[in-house]
Amino acid sequence: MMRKKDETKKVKIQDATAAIILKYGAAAVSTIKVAKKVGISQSNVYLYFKNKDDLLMSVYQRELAKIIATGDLTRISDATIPITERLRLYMKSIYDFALKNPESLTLIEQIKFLMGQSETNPLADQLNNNVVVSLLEEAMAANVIRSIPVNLVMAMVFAVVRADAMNPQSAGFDDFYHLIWNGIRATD
Amino acid sequence: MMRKKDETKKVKIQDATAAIILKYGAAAVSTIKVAKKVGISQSNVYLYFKNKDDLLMSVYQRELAKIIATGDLTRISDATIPITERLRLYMKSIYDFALKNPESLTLIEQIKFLMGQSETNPLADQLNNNVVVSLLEEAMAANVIRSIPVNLVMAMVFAVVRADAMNPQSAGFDDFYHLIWNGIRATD
Amino acid sequence: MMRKKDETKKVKIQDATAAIILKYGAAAVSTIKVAKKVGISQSNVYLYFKNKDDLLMSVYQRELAKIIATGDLTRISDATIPITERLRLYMKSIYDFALKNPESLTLIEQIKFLMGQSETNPLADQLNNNVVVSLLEEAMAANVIRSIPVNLVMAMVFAVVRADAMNPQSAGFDDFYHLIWNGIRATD
Amino acid sequence: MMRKKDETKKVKIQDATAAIILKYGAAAVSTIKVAKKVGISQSNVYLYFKNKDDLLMSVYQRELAKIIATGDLTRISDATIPITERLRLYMKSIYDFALKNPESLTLIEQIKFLMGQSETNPLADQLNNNVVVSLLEEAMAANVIRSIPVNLVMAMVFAVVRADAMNPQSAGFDDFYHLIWNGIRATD
DNA sequence: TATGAATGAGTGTTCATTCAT
DNA sequence: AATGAATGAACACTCATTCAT
Repeated sequence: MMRKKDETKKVKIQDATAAIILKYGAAAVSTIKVAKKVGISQSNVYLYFKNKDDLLMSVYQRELAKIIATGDLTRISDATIPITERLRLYMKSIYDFALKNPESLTLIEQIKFLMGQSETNPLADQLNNNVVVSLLEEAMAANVIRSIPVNLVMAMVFAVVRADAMNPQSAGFDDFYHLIWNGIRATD
Repeated sequence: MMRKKDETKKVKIQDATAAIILKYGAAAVSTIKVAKKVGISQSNVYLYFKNKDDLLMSVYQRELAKIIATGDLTRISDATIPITERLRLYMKSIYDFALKNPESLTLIEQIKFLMGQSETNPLADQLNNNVVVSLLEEAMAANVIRSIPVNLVMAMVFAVVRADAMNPQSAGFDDFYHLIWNGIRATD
Repeated sequence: MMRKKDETKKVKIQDATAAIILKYGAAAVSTIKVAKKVGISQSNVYLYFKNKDDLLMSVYQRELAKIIATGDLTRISDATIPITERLRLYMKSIYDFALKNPESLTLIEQIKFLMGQSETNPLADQLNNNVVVSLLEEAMAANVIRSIPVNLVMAMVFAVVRADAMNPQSAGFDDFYHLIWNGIRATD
Repeated sequence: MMRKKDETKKVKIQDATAAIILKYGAAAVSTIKVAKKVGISQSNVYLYFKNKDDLLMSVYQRELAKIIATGDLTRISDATIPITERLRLYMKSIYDFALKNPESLTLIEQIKFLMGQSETNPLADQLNNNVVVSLLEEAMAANVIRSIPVNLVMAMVFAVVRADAMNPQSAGFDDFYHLIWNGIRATD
């Protein structure tokens, strides 16, 4: 009960932070503005977050969690499904997520940008998700896709999906999939 | 290599700015830090640049100019050369540049990002260069590459090249080219 | 007399501002100097005032309120009192106030002047008080005083009272009243 | 010849200063802006004026000189002319000047405001002109006007003339004269 | 749990003034 | 006579963070 109240407030603070980022960019976030937006006192923020960095990181993690929650991870790592199918599944889930949650992508990008430079960069990019990395490595081993650095593939997927989601009219999943798949598939 | 005696003060300031961006990110740039790095007084910066924005823009333009200078634009728009060849040329020049000047890419990305948030965004993205856009559109019209939003293609090229250049060991141009080309080429 | 222990911080800041204006003029007011005078940190000023303008305006309003509080406005607009009597009342209250609070006049004049130049001039001159304007207009309509632009009359009253108050030895109310009254009264 | 050139430049600087004051107020004057307006280098200003204060003072004096030059001083102090006539002459010349040179009044007021506070106030107000003071004192001695502090009279004259000149439609000299004259004349 | 008060450091920017050329 | 370069001080304002209550 007491717990519930806290969580609400914490979430409100995160929401306000996210709203500011989306509207003015991550560099515009300040505890003052956040507090004002939530309607609490500035110092109150420090009850829920150790730092401004802590706050930003939490928002970052929250969005990341959304992505991970979206993908049907069980099926992606289900060995009984053919690997090409699973690759398609992976891309479909990313694509769907991006179209439905373009703001998540923006938030992640923004916060990454701002914190990326901080000398103490505690940003373990969980996008480089074990599941996905394993999937790609498995596909390469099976010679289903060409042997390319995994991060290259992921950068491509991410960049294209972002460009597509940000565009007023998206290109459609098939176009997206074609672009990626034909780029990485093993040519016989 | 850098910082020769005969460098003019303006260049020194730009260099210092670039160095800060590369080390701590564009958000960390401040006239104070720049001045301190150059060893001049803060107000001196305003003798050479109207604004902090002006300073950042000038660094941005400087890097952009390097890219443009690198690419063999005349050949890319030379109609006597087959279009597939010209596409390859375009990608080769981007690839080569990225490998040789990975910092340029970072600088451009950083400054673009930072100024992108500014409400008055005077950033005419000259990367979305007429030449390149024309090339891609021509290729689509000729059904050499698939009909995809131009910005999607460019986002992909840029992302992949960046990911590659940032990697300690690059994948090599052929892998890069293959990735892009097979993604966008028209399938018969 | 001033600066009692129980004065709230806000008042202390206003007092310091007023003191600076009186000693060095409104143009010399800076948040730094004010803070130093009060013995607080500069940023503390912004806890009590949104702006430097806000601070100045508040000092202005404070003095204005003193004037308004002094004048017996109810009697000045009391129609049962003969109009010549009410004109005399008006001038008496201004005169008395000026003699007792010469600093108020200086403060008002100074701040008015300074903010008058600011492009965003939020100065609704409440001295050009409806009550007084109405009184003068009524007197003109009744042909008790000559028909002259109201602002001319008020400028005259204000200038003379100020000159008198600033003088080491004042001329006395009767002289002041005579000067004004014979100037503006309708001649038969 | 060489001299001529200098004088031109000096005047140009004064003109630019005056223009800035009239447009943005005396507080907005800076050697930078002045120099830019004239089209010379900032440091050049210091060849013609010791200080910024010196510059402002010189503009002030220039306007003051205009006023003095306007009044027909010889006639005002000509004992063969009746004193009431000379008082009228004095007021007429002030009135005419104000109507023709409202900017002069503004300049004087502005600079006086700005420099008035400076601790070292070298402002010997030459408006308190011997001639005028003598005239008023003579008139008082002759019981032509009432015995009032001279500075009170002058403040009144100046305030009214200024209010009138600043007004879009002036009240006319007769109204002005009446206002003053009936205020100060000796009543029998 | 929550707040109000406080602050020191930092930000971009302007300015008067000096000096070597 | 004129300039370009330079600077230190000042300015308004914002911010992250702390602390006593």
